[in-house]
Order: sequence, then structure tokens, then C-alpha cells
Amino acid sequence: MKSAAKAQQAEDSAETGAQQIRDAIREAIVERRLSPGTKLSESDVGNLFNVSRTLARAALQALSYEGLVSVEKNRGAFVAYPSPEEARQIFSARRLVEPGILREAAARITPDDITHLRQLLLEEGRLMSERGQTARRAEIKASGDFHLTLAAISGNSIMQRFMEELVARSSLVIALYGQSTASSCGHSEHGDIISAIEADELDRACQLMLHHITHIEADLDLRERKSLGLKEAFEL
Amino acid sequence: MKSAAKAQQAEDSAETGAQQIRDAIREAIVERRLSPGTKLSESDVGNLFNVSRTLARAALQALSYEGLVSVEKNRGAFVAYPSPEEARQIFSARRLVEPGILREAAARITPDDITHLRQLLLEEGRLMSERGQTARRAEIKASGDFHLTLAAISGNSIMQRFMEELVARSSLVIALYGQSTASSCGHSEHGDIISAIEADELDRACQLMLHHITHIEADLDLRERKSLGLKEAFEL
DNA sequence: GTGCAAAACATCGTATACAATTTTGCGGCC
DNA sequence: GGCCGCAAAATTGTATACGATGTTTTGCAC
Repeated sequence: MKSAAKAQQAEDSAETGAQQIRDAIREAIVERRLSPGTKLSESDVGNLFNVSRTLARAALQALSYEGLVSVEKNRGAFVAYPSPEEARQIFSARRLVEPGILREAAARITPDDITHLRQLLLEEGRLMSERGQTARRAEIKASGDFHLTLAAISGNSIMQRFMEELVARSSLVIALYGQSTASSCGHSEHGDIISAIEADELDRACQLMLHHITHIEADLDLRERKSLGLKEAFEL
Repeated sequence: MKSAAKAQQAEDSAETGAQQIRDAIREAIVERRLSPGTKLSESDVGNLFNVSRTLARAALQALSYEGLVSVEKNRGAFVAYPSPEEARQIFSARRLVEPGILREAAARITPDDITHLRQLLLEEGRLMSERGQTARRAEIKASGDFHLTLAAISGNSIMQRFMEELVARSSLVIALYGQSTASSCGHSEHGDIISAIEADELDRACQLMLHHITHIEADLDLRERKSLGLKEAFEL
């Protein structure tokens, strides 16, 4: 897998400069270094990466297809600001697909995969106990990687790509509406899911996955707050 | 719904010229006026639509994110030529998501929606009995519209967009590997699914949907044929 | 006649330039 | 004093231009 991943990487980095910029911005969004609503002007992005507006534009367009930035005609690109309704749809979509992905993954999983998943878990736990911004960011990424790895194991690259989109957008939603300081995912729930898979209790694993997703969503405050930044921001 | 659809349309057409080109090419691909593997050079596309390469490129990039065209570095863009493996993944993904979509749609469906679906079915049947290329193309579109409408009824725009991608790519796969002259979907199966929904027999509706998708896939010849056109084409 | 190499051609990758639209700031008018 | 309108500035939309890369052709040597 390492060689395949490397080949993929080489192919990507060789493909075009816009891809690199896209990946860099996406990482910044997912790790919450860029807040929802932040303006991403083409010139600024271009200057930042020392490329022309052409490439910056291409990268922003690409991100808009993934739902991470929204481009408004003649107004510019912004880090996506998902509405509560959008947030609900994202988690609804995850509840819809993740059990199925889990089933397919369980059918193809190898001992090596289990080891890999457990390693991810360990890393996640380690980061969780650490302090600091960088650790927090790494933890966010790691907790998403659990779901992404499951999708990779399922062997369906289409579903894998879809999950990448959903996980990335989830990160945005959590950044916006998350309440608890305990970030993103319940750590122990990931472990429970792996255990259920190992024990071949597939139905239980799916149930756990559904509860897990619901728990994440339950930690959000999805009440409508209409255009909260316009007037109410001053009345605080 | 009509006003909402119109607003959407107006917004789209106003958004940018690249979108219109993208939609035009996509329609051509889905309706199989463009065959898989066809080269789509940026200059040609630009000339065809009387725009610069910039817009043509943007449109082709967009389509590559949807999996309908594949762009190869420094070589150009081509109508996607899905491999048998890719085809299997597409239908696997559909089996994974469509029952879930069906369940959500059934929970929100209105009598008007049922009417609409039945109307689609009628149209589909009418086109099926007609002769000629244009009728055949319209039929392809109509049969996909059934699945798309179901996704729209479900109310989850994320899943809806995903289904649009899957249906479009399915059309490509069928164009490549389809055997029977009876195109795309078994017509009667669509009607059976609607009936099951109306009768509130959700589990049965899901089963029918799964069988339906499997039937479509079963009509394909997904055997690997390596670079078939090189010598064997002459030895016929 | 065949095979390889070099040049010519075509096509994509990226940058820069210009046009169109929106936003913003200013001034006049009610 | 506040509102309306116009002009300037900024930003995006699109086109064109140039350089890089891949492909084909052509010519020469074997």
C-alpha cells in the first residue's frame, strides 16, 4: 500500500500546481485554521502561493465542488458557512452511507487493516491527551481518518471519495456549531466499532456506527440563528 | 416547485458561462451523443461554444470532478471510459445508497410526488415504444429521472447531487458495456417500486430497488477485454 | 527496408492583460 | 441630517499570449 500511496502522491503532485494549492487550502479548512465565512480572494490566494490568479481560481473552483468553499458570482469565494439545514443533511447522509460502507469493509477486512485501525486509535488517544493547537488539529484529522480508513478498506473508491467530502464538511460544521470542548468524535466509540467488527457482530457494529454519528450531531447546536453577524453581533 | 426550479435555473444560467458549457457537454455525454473515449480538446470545445480555452478548460475540469471526463496531464480531456472495475463500483455504490434514499423519500412523499413519478413513468413508456435516436435519448434521460426524482423527494440535496453523479456515470457504463437493445432500466420495475411505496411496503420497495439495480448491472458484459482495438479489430 | 533520432507540430499549463460587474466613498439634493 | 445618485476603486469574468510537454513526422544511418 505504501508504494501505491506514493505513486498516487507522485502522480498528484506532478499533475498540476492547482491541485497542490487546493490540497493546502482544504487541509487548512479541515484543520480549522480557516474559519467559515473567511473571504478567499483570488489575488490573495495567488500571492500567498506565488502563482497567478488562474491557478488560484482553479483551486477555489475545485473546492467549491467539494462543498468546502462557496463561490458567489462576481463577489468572490468564501470558506463555506454551512446552514443548520445543510449540517443536518450532511449527518443524514453519513447515517445513510456509513453502515453500508462498514458492511463492505467488514467483508474485505484483513488482520493488517485491523492493526492499522488500532494504530490510528492509539494515535488519536495520544493526541487527545496533549495540549496545544497543533495537537488539537492533528486530533481532528486523526478522528476523521478512522472513518476514511474504513471507506478505503471497503475497496470502493467512489464511496471513499464521497466519504472524504462528507468528513471534510463535517469538520466545518463542527467548527461552526460544535459546543463541547471534546472535539469531533467520541474516541471510545471508534474502538467499540472495531471490536464489534473483530467479533463479527456486524449488525451491532452498524448500530454503534449510527449511534456514533448521532452522538456527534447531538453535540451540535443547530438552532437557527438568522444572519447572526449583521446586527446581533453588536448587541452582545 | 415550478417557481423554485425556475429560480434555480435562472441562478445557474446567470452564474457563469463555464457552467452552461459544462451542462451542455454533460447532457451530450449522458444522452450518449458523445461516446466514451472521445477526445475533448480545449480548443475544440472553446471554438464549438465560441468561448476561449479558459472557459472550455473550466468546464472540462468540472466534468472531471464528476467522473464524466478524464483529463490526462499534457494530453487532454476525454469522455470517461470507465473500467469494468469502476462500473462495478458504481453499481455497488448505488445499491448502497438507493435503498436509504428510498426510505427517506417514502417518509416525506406527498400525493403530488406520486403523481409526478407516475407521469414520468408514462412518459418513459411512451418513449420506449417510439422509434428513432431522439426518442431513445429521451428515454435514457427519463429512466434516470426516476431515480433522480426519488432523490429529490428525499429532501437531502447532498445525496441528490451524489445520485446525479451516479446516474450520469451509469449511463456511460451502459453505453460501454450494455448488451440488450432494451436500454437502461427495466421499465416495469420502476412502476413496481412506486406501487410498493404507495402500499407502504417499504421493505419490499427496497428489495425491488436492489433487484432493479442488480438487473441493470446483470445486463452488462463486464469481462475484461484488454486493448481490444489494436490487432483484433483487423482480424475480424 | 527498417530502426532510431531529431525536428516540427499540436496540445496543455500558466501568466498576464483587458472587460464587466460589484462595492465603496463622496457629494449634492431633498 | 439623511437619502439618493454618481464616480472611482477593487474584484471577478474572460480572452489572449507565451512557455512546457507530449506526439507525430521526417530524415538519415545502418
